[in-house]
Amino acid sequence: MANVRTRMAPSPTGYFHVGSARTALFSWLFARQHGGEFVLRIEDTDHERSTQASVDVILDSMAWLGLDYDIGPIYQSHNLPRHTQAAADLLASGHAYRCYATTEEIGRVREEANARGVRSWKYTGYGCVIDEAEQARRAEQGLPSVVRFRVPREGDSVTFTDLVYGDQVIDPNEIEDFVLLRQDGSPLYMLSVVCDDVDEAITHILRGQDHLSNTPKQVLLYQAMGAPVPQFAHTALIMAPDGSKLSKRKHGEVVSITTYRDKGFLPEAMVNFMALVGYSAGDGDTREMFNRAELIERFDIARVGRANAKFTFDANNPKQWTDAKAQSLNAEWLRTMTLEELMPHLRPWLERAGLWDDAFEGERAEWFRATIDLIRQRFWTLEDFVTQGAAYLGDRVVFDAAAVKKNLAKDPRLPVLLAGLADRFEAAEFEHDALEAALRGFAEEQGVGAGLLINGMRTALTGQSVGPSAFEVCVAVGRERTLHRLRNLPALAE
RNA sequence: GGCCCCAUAGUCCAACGGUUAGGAUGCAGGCCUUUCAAGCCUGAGGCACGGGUUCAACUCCCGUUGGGGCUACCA
Repeated sequence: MANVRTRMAPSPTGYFHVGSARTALFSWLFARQHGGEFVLRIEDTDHERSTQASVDVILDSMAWLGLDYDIGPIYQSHNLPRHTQAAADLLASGHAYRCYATTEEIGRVREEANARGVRSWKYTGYGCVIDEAEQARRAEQGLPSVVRFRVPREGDSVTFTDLVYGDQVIDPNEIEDFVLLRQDGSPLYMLSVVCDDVDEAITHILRGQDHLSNTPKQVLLYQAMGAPVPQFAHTALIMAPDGSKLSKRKHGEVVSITTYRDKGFLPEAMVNFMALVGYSAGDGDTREMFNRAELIERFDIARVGRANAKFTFDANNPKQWTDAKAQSLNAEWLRTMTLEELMPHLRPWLERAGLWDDAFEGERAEWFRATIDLIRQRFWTLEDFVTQGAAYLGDRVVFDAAAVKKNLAKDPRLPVLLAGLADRFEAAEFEHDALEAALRGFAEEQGVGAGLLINGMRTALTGQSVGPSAFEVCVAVGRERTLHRLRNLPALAE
């Protein structure tokens, strides 16, 4: 397909919605796989809500996800003169007209119609609210008016083919003569998007299914403007667990892309997850992990689902703050991506936590890589490296209360035993098998189970009750810190 | 209310006229073992309902029910 150009047109409302991010991803994938271009347009015409900070959230989110654009960001507010000019042109060509009926008058007529049992009343032009004479009188007086699009009522059905939902046929009588320009002369969304999409030569519009019903109006506008109608592809929506619309106001941080970044998600995992919601490669292929390049290669707009999907999360359970599958996918990416790919994501976290040491790239590089590779097997987010991981990478051990209770406070002999163990370790070669032999020998001498010492040691060294093999932990933590921590247990308050 | 869209396990996706309806996630159990939000194995759990069409329907058609969207001088 030649000259493909897609766009993402978010409005800066203070956060970047996961649903928007997903359609952005699909638009980006579509452009990339066709060798086309991807445009970012900021729909900032609502001055009340638009701020630079809001715009930055969008730009940062796009950058984090790795969705680069070839054109933009274009600010829709800059195109205002063009939009009003378009309305003037439509007025001149007879595709639009000034309407002097007030909102109140229209509302009244609408209610009366409903009361009379009219099934769906629509504003369809002069005469349906105020007659021609009244219209002319108000025009003469220079009373305020809006500009409405004249929906062709005699013509055929409005038709277009949606790449996801298929052929659409709409009776024009279902479409009201919608407003193009407000009383104050400012353009409305319906006019602005079409103008911009025409001017930017967008060939394929991928967007949320909530726009499907508006598309016929836009098709009419393209035709009236004498512009080619682009291809449309509407994608199903992401809903909340209860099936309602996923919104920041109702559902909080889980809807915002930056939350995932700030909670230690990998952008690769987030992209992968968003692609999996409402989409599948099919062909009986059960594989689920894909990087961006693979998605570009395999993505097929026709296979995007038509049914809304639900996010599963529980605001009251920290472990389920977002969709469980998203979390598990992130964990899988975390432990399977190459260390070279992981490091650029990890380093900023370590630096912010004061855990970074330049020696990690120098004389301690080998140890560092081995330790990261060891601990990431049980980690779920980048954040885990600076919480649980701190005991391995730095000198600070954060003790988990439950772990202390379970493994250290349960036996009053442990402080003495672990100190004794430290003496044995001091005399032993500091290496996995030798440490294990030393510990088992010591346990036997003392007449205690090896497990008591092993679990106590794990918590003494890491503050956790879970983790890698305890002797691997010793090696990772190193001789000095291991001996020190075994001899200096935390206060065992209970 | 009107118009439009959708409907496979709790959730996300496969199967598209003939399969014991498959995978992932989550859940339960087991193994490993010194631990586990790790790994391996096992298990429970689904075609919304009713009519057609057909030798045969998850798959096609119609209806019902349920869910969603749009219906603004919001985007």
